[in-house]
Amino acid sequence: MAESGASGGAVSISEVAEQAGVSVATVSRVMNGQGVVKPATRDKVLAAVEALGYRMNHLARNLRTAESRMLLTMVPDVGNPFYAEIVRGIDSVARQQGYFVLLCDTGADPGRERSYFDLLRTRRADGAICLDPDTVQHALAEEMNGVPWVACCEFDPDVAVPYVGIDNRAAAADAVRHLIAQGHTRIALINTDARYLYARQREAGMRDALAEAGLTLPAAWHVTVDSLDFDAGAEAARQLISRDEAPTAIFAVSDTLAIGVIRGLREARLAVPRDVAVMGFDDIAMAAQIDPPLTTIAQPMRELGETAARLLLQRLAQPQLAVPGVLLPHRLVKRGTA
Amino acid sequence: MAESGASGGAVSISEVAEQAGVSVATVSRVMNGQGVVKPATRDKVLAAVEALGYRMNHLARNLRTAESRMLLTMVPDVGNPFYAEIVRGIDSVARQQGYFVLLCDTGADPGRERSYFDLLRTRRADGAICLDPDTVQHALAEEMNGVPWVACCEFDPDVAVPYVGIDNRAAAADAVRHLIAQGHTRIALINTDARYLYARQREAGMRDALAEAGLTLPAAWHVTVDSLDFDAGAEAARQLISRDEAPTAIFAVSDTLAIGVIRGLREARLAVPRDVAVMGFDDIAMAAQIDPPLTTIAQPMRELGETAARLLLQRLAQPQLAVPGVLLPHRLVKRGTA
DNA sequence: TTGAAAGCGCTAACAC
DNA sequence: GTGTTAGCGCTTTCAA
Repeated sequence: MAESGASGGAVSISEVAEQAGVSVATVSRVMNGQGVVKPATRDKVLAAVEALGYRMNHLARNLRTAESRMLLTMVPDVGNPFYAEIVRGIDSVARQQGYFVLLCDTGADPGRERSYFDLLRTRRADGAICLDPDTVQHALAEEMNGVPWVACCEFDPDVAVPYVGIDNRAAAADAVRHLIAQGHTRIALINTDARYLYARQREAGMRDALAEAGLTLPAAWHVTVDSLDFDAGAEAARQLISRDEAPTAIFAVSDTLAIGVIRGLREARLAVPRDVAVMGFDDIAMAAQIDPPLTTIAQPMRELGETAARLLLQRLAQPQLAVPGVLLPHRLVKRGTA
Repeated sequence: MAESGASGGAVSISEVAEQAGVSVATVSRVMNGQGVVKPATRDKVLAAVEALGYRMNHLARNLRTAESRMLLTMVPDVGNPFYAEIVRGIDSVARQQGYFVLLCDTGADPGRERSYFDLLRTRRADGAICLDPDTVQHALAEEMNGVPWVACCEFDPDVAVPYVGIDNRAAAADAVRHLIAQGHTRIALINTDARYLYARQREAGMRDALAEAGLTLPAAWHVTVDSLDFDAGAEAARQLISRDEAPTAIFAVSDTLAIGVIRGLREARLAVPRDVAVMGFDDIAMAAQIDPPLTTIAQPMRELGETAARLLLQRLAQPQLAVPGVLLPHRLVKRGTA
């Protein structure tokens, strides 16, 4: 129904007003449920809206109200299941509050990130949630000051921006303690890019746990990869097992890496966890599917996203209010690999 | 560096004009590189822009030009790696053409889809790419007629909308022929929701291949699941192996399902492919990581996305031009499970 | 080559 | 309760 006015182009508010025999102000009032309108008038307007198939032009409304009802979400990699789950969390609270989310893949590239951030200054988005490395956040923080944004997972404590994340250092320490409790003393680390806060923090946590047990992390057991994909993990595993003295356990800072590690090990005819134990981080859905299922640290991804969105919405509502940083709990999930 | 005007709020074009001692029209011209402006004037304007830190308000521009430079992408599930890869393809060509993509998770729910589609009619997006079930596309096609959109993966040949996809029927037939070539005669199907075109087509393809070999698909070997997640696959596998006469091979219409199947089989102490062979569909990155690696049909996900975006852009550029449907090639990837 | 002015479709004072 | 009107920040004729 209601497709009559579709001939020319979009129906505007004034056409509705004319059809209903009222002013545009009245139409606006009923469309927004604001102000008082006599029921009879309201019905006339609604009838006209229906008859013409009127849809409000939000571009115009937003120009007037100076808001776009769009929330920008910048992630380093939309294909990574870890981020995908966070995005879902963000989306659910945003939509519930009448916002749409504009999802952008930055590839952790400051240039791309800057161009997306520009959406805020050009009024196409009201606020942003940034999941990019804290180092790139830091670089942009100064010029982005004044625009409403929050940090998720990655955050720079020195930048006065609301954030939500987990205690990566404590979580990594828990992970490594678990390995140690299984009797391992030769534990390797596969880490990413030190541009990421989590990478630095998880390494620190690992060293904490190692130190408690009087252990160390020799350079030979410390490999750094520049991507989180499966192949990077497999390649790192190959390197590790070719060392003179090979580790008996590997802690990978992400599940995707850990899953690649397991494949690499398998291709080298090494059994997990018998020959080498593997510990991941994140607890993506896939972790429970592989054989043996991956032992890992679970992050509350959904809540991370929900909280980030709430923080941002709160900041938009009360820009001057100081919003606290929040740390959510992690959890060790013991499965078959360690 | 250009952060002076940041005090109050955004700098507007008229402030730039004043600062440069020219009219707003001139500022507009230099901002858009249109019309001829004397180099000296242009420099004055640019200097003012720089000094004030001016960023154009796209909301206003878009209201004027009646375009938003946003492309809506509706997917049934952003968390599914298959869609994630397609989205990347879309994003890459969109960004290259100066468009942003608004990614929306519909959950294959017509209501949600309708509300997103509304972004088009309210001018917050210029066009849409829809990956939802062809049946929900069909339901909406009538009321969405007139708005520019294209279909990706799922499409209804009866709806005159440009589309890109693969030949699901031929691909599924290839998959099943492979199983038959391995000597299997008791082949089960795990399918989704018949709302999806691909589900119906893949089943038809399977029946084609079966018929060629004088085989059939008994009801007992045909299970339908209502989600594509791992657990659904595992549960379906459990059902299948509890049949009086259990199948020796399983064709799952998606890799995620197939991976769940393998886990289900493993939990039941059945070896893959020795006890039962498994064939997936899609070739998501994860397929190569599991043990044994998944044999599957590869879809050109990236190209699917890129093509969809190009089709849409083309349609936006020339609305009246008839855009053809395009079918991309698939490929059988033989690995360890069949 | 540049400027003045008329809107794009809507909201929000302010009148009546 | 409802209407009039002045913009929101920009683009785009049309004149000069």
